[in-house]
Amino acid sequence: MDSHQQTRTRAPRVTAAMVAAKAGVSTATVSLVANGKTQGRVSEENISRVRTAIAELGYVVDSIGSSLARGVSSIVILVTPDVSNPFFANVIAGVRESLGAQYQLLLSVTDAGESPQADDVRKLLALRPAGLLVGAPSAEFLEDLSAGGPLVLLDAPGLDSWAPSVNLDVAQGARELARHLASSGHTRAAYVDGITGTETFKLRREAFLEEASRCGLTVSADHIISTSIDVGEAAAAFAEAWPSWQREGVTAVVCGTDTHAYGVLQEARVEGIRIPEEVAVAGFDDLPYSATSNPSLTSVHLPATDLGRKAGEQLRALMEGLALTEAHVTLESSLVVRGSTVPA
Amino acid sequence: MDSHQQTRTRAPRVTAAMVAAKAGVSTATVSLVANGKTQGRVSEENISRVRTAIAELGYVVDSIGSSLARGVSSIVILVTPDVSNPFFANVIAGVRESLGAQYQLLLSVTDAGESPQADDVRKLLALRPAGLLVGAPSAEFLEDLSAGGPLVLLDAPGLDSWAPSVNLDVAQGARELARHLASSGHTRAAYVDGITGTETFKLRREAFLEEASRCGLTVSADHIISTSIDVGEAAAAFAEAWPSWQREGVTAVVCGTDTHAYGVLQEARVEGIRIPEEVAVAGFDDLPYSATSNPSLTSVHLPATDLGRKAGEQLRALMEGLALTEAHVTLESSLVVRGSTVPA
DNA sequence: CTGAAAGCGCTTACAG
DNA sequence: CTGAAAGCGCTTACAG
Repeated sequence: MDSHQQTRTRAPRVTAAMVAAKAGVSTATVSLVANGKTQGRVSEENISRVRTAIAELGYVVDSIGSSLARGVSSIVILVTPDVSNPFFANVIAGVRESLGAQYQLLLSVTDAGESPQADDVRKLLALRPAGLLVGAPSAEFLEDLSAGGPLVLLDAPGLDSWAPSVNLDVAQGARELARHLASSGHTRAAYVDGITGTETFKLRREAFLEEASRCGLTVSADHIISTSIDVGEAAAAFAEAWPSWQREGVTAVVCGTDTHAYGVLQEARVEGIRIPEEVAVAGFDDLPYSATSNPSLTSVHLPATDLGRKAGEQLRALMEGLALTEAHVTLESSLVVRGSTVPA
Repeated sequence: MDSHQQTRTRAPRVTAAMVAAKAGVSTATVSLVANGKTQGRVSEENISRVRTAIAELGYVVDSIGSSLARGVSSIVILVTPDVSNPFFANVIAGVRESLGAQYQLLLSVTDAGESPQADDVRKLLALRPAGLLVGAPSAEFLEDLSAGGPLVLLDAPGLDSWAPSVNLDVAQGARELARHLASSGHTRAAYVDGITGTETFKLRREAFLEEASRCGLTVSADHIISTSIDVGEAAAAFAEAWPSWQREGVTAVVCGTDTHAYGVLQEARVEGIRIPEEVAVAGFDDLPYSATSNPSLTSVHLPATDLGRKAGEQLRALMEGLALTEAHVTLESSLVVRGSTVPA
């Protein structure tokens, strides 16, 4: 059994030359048939001979050879800053859906929350991707990327000048959230931010803070903290900050992501802090679990699947050489109010 | 600005020939230096000339050309049946961690819960991956894959004869769960299974059922249902089944994944069914959210990150031509008891 | 409609 | 230590 494993040998590769020999044609003809470019260039006779040979030998065009000849591969690279955030699972599903089967999706992820570096970019580009999808990028990253081909940005507010983009209007939901809290009677709130400097986090925070101050909800500078996107870290950070926040009259905590909010909920449970009576909690993303958390979590809903789907569509158009009718698309966000901000 | 986007041109590719010309050497020498194979084959003089030229031109070995010449790419493909399950985010993180920077991780996902087909396999193999990591595969899939090179299976119970593997001992946790419920006084339970025919689901179910019957916890055949791994679908399935289950004395519901369990929790809340008083609920996976759900969820903890990390290590050894000291590794699972099965 | 040939960028015996 | 050359598998003008 072990020898079965150790001696795994690659089956002899079936090449276009083998198909050509079997069908009695040239490799040029095999290539034409395999790629469906026979229109007025290959006789019916030869088409069927080649098809038969392909089927019998189980031939598949080698993508390495093909990529080298064409100058581009069939790989689409999706660069995301953080796969561990379940938000991305939905983005990925959307991308796959719209990209179709002819492109291979390569997920490139950096370590949790870190932005990819210039060196990573080069390695990605060395794969000769057919297209690039970049989520929540930094401006430097885009600078490094400047040499690329088809490129679509996802969730890249303020970076529209670099490339076509699909964005989320997080500000709208953030403002709704501020108004919701203010109208629920809160006058002092704290903010738990993501630690990565991604634009969307900044936008969420700034839109919230601006609208908050407009409606009489105060968030003082030392009531803003940040942690990585991790339940445990958020819990710890909240644990440390809460005593003084409470002393200083904070009655609402807004988190940059639902994951941060789960940490706050967890710590609150451990410490016996009542939610929403003692402190209201809200997040961004509206992850699937926010409906079942304890209590259920008020959150700004972001359409992750749509984001991925639309970005895939745009990229596909670009890769096919089409002009985009709309280079910049914005998807709406909206507040979902649940038990963490409203007493049952 | 739009024209900036439309006219994006690929920067002229820097080739080994350009580096060679600049350094005054042959491309063979450039290749040797770029790949660090200079040991006793290139003079110090030439090494530094080439290094300088590489740095000045920003040369990166083209992975397509390189792959074609070597016969294998630097891509590692991770085939997973379902990215939307957050469990995989951790598996992926573990794989990335142990695989290192020299391999590119390509995530290949099929549509939710569907097994990849023979045709998909061929497309994957056409990329000439350096290695393959296959999660929760079916036997047919492995059959199709038989031609491959380095391969490690993840979470593939019962398929050890195909390739080296890293498995989870889910049975152990499943038995613990059965004993926990029986000792809490339950005598009738129902089971909500995953709809995909993956071995791990079968193993979870069978180990649970076996131990349950051993300790006097009855699970009749018509109290076993299955849905896809989706909160909403699980909720709907539970909603439909619960009235008769309740009538027939069921007081505990065990779910094949935590995601299924979230659906049950959600429906229970909607219907005002008290948990754990009226019905106890438990799952498998121990996702991060299970600690904060309402109520918190009793679950069989599975070490996702370790699974990915260990599988990456094994594959790496294989790709480097090393023999594995242990071809089959099993990681332990354990029950985490929380509020969904024990009254506060 | 068809095939011989060049070329994509690189690696690796091989001869020197 | 070095470079000319063959070859990886495919695609695409090009000549017929």
